[in-house]
Amino acid sequence: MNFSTLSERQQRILRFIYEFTNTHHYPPTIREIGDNVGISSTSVVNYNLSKLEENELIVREREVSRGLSLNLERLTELGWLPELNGNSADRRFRIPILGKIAAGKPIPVIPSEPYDPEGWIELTEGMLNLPADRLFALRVQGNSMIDASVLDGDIVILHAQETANNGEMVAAWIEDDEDTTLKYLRREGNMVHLVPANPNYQPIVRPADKVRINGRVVSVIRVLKPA
Amino acid sequence: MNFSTLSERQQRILRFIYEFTNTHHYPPTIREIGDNVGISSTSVVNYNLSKLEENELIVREREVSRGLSLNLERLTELGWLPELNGNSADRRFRIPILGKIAAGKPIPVIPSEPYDPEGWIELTEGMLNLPADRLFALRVQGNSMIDASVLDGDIVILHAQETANNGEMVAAWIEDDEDTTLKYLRREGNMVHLVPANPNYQPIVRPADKVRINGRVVSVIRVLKPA
DNA sequence: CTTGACATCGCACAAATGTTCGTGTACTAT
DNA sequence: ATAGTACACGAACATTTGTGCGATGTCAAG
Repeated sequence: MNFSTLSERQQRILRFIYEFTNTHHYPPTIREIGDNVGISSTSVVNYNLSKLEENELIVREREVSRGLSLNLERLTELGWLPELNGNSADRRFRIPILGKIAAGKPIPVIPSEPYDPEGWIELTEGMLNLPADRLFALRVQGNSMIDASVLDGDIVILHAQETANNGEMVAAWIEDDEDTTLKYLRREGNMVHLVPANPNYQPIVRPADKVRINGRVVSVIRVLKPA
Repeated sequence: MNFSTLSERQQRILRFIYEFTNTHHYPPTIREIGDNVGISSTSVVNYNLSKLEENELIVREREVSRGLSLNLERLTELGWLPELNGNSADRRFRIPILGKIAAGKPIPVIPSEPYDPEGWIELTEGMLNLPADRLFALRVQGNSMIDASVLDGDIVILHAQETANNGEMVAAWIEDDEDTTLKYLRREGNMVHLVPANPNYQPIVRPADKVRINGRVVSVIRVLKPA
């Protein structure tokens, strides 16, 4: 048995099953295969699946919905799988979500080390145009920036930097309070104003040497739950 | 959330799903779960599955046979899967940014095909817990949802679906206007209200059959420029 | 030209499977 | 008691989904 034995359609079916299963965590139905491979008739899909089964490339369970799976072992032997994995090497990077902000937890300075992050997000390079190794993320707690459309629970991505321009949103460490918060930055003379985007909160004003900027917010991400 | 929160039955269900999936390479049906966990009624299984879903321990696809899978990432976090093969968390997916919304452009229905997207974003699976191939993204144009903290220029990630619950933010196609907009959904009788989150704009009210939902907003992403 | 294997199509059908609904029981809080 | 909540049951129902069958087109062998 050889892959050249397989028809174009059968190869596409294999490929589709692989991708579908990877994304859904369950196998596709005959109709889903048909739709995505360009076969209008379920019987034709079934026919081709039988062929694939004969070649032991897939395993089928009769009369079971979605009762099929790839024979990964066999496929690997035949050198088919590697071919699939080597895709898309577009530069992407992973950003760790380090913890929460605005609640008053210190955050590690530059987190190249795993800090038991609660997760991470991954972006393509083009989106932010910033060096990936200087980025980190925090989950926002509280409503102090609600007028800047940053909500409780949002994730902010920050670019680790010690300075920032007026008007930029930053995460800053306030020495006296032993606290890190998310605020707009404004410098006036020798004083630093950390101003919230919520009229209910007061700006924090401190001498410049008592405030340390951890990073500048470069992105905000929110995940909505179904209603 | 804690495992002690779970009833005996729910824990057994989890365990069964895990074992079944491992041996069969596809997830069990409601009835299969019931049989093996000792529940005679499908609705009871369904009930418990819903509970598990609320706790984000599993992911379910509505109206899809065997449409469930364990949230391995979450389970690992909770220390339930001590011996896991390592990188379940490695799964990442790319979401195409298809175009703009609220400006009045029709958007392609389900973009499995490359549509020359202006870019894409990539997320870890655990973040959204939705099938990657049903997700797409749009860039928001205009301020109609500003009170929902969705700004002009933001990127919204949508889950392609034809229906949605009241109160969810959706992208909807309005037949008469030949227009697609981003609004909150509210159904009242036979009418569909598409209500903006901005007092300056009026809700759009149409007969249900004149409105087609393209997808539900599951995430919002904003990229900030330096000041 | 005929024959027959091969691949395809569309459709109808039945089995598999998720969803919904009315009901019941136990336990808790008021 | 009374109301409320969480959990459970079973049956009816609506979709989803696999299977079977007749018909069509292609192509190489006889």
